[in-house]
Amino acid sequence: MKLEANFMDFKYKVAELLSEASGISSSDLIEKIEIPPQRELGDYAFPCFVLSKSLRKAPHQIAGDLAANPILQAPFLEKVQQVGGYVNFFIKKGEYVKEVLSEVLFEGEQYARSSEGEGKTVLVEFSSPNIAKPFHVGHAFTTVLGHSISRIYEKLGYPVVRMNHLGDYGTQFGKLITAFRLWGDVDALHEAPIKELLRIYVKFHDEEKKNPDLTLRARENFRLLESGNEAEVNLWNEFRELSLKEFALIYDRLGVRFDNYNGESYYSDKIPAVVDMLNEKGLLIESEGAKVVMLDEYKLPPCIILKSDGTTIYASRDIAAALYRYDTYHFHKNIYVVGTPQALHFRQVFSVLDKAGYTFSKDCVHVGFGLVKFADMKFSTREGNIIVLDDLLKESVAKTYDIIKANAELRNTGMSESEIREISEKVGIGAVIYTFVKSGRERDIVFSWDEMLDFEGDTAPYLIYTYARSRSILRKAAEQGIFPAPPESESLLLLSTEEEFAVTRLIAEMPDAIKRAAQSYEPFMIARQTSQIARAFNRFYNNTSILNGTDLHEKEARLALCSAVCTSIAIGTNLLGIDIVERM
RNA sequence: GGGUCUAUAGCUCAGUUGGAUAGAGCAACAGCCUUCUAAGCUGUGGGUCGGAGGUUCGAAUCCUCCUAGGCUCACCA
Repeated sequence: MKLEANFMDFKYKVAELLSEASGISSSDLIEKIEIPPQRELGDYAFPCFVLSKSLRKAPHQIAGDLAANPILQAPFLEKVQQVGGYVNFFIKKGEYVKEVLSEVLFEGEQYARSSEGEGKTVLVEFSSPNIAKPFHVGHAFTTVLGHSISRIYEKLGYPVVRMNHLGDYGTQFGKLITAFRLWGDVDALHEAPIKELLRIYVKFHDEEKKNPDLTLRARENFRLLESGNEAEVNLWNEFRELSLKEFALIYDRLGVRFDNYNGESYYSDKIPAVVDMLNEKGLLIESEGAKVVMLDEYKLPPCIILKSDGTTIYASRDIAAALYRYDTYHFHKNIYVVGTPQALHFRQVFSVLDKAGYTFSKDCVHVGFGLVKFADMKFSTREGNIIVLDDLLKESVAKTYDIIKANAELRNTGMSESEIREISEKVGIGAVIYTFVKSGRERDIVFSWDEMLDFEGDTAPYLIYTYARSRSILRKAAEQGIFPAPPESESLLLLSTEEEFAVTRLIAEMPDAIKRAAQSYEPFMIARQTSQIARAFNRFYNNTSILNGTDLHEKEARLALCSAVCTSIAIGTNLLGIDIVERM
């Protein structure tokens, strides 16, 4: 495999030197080379413990011999040192910075892009809210994660298809139709569709307890809907369209879009073929009145395909959907961003596909995520103790607005009202998004207003602020006619302080962070990398005056660093689904 | 009970696939704005990596057992 980026050459070069000195292949060595925990210990290190057996020498002795070997005295190295069982390599910082920044300045927003995914279609199913139900913070988790994972795979060159598997089918629609005919208000429905639908849905459940006849009517209405009766289908369609319209408002604010909204209803007519297929392959077994596929060889409980009343169930729908998707897209990967409570369900579905002989089952991935919950209780639509995403965004944007307004007065920035509103929207929403991608996805999130609306430290506003600050310097410099040093400029060699080097090294690690994020479906790895870049830059910013120096070349070099930082933060935040702003 | 995930600073989390003195952010305390945006920066304190064994040069990381908790285990999705 060819190493893509230039700066990787440094690690590669170190491996080559070591290979020459030790006789071990450089591809084996490159795996072992690591970055020391402390700055004073150098930029790369090679632990010699593994060699001590074959060479029959103590690790520190091997390290000493290697460090003294003249082969390792390369021009790009400042020094090579033995510490304990390690050989530590010190890179000439200016050279390193020049090479990395040249790459970033040259590539711009294309930096860290890869073509590894060319022609390999990746499907990402995410968000998937239920029609007629409020969009709460739990839905935000899958939406934010799925959006980010989609962008990450696109960055690596994969064609991505975003799928919103809407919960738009099932017996609850029989209830909704019944309820709407009894108590529905057409004006209210158009005014605020989900609010009205939820109102009659809750009322239905209350009335149902007193009047069992409602249950029968709901069941009958669902039967009519399923058999394609016009009146019921039209009503269902209207509920669906109006709900989608309302969801679209949220998706627009989050910058999320989908390639299709094929929900459960879309796949329902494809289920009979699945049942036939399983039957023909002799996998369908009658058990306790239901039709199931036994999965003992996978050490899983049986998967129900048909209920004892002959109707379908979500497993059969997911199997039908997977088959349809493979036929349609011949996907390289089929990703489901769905909560971890459904882990078993997906293992069963993938196993049924495997048992039926579909080898693409190994390309199906369930990307689970934790629960969003309060400190003391669970979210529950029925109990009404949910937080609607809209309210959360509103709070966050309002708080951001206050801060920016205050800053605008304090600093006399002359920002217009509309500009302040625009910036608040982006920063406020970014803050909410960030809370979902700042740590490992499988962790539960204990919802707290304080934490959601904390704009200091490791947060989106911090990242955006750092970007805006850096942009501000670049603007000021441009006014003075000073511009960042171009790629390959000798001026870049002047950036050799610890702080400048630290920022650069973190920028250099970004492509690797993106790859690891893709492999593990963990956007937080990008969040962390971006946050580290911002922190390192702020340290530099605080201790170094960028524009007040005396040497023009030095100013240009530092501006180049500002520019590379902006590019990196822009790339990182974009992959998380967060917008940046030029001023704040 | 079976499966599965988790347990790291007061709180929220990382820990690069087994490496050097376990790191960030909040919170606490002490500092830094006549200088490029203080949503920032610097410093201090804070740890039995849930517990006990084991594997080896070396373990927060791998294995076994134990403890506590989350999720889940056939006709909801």
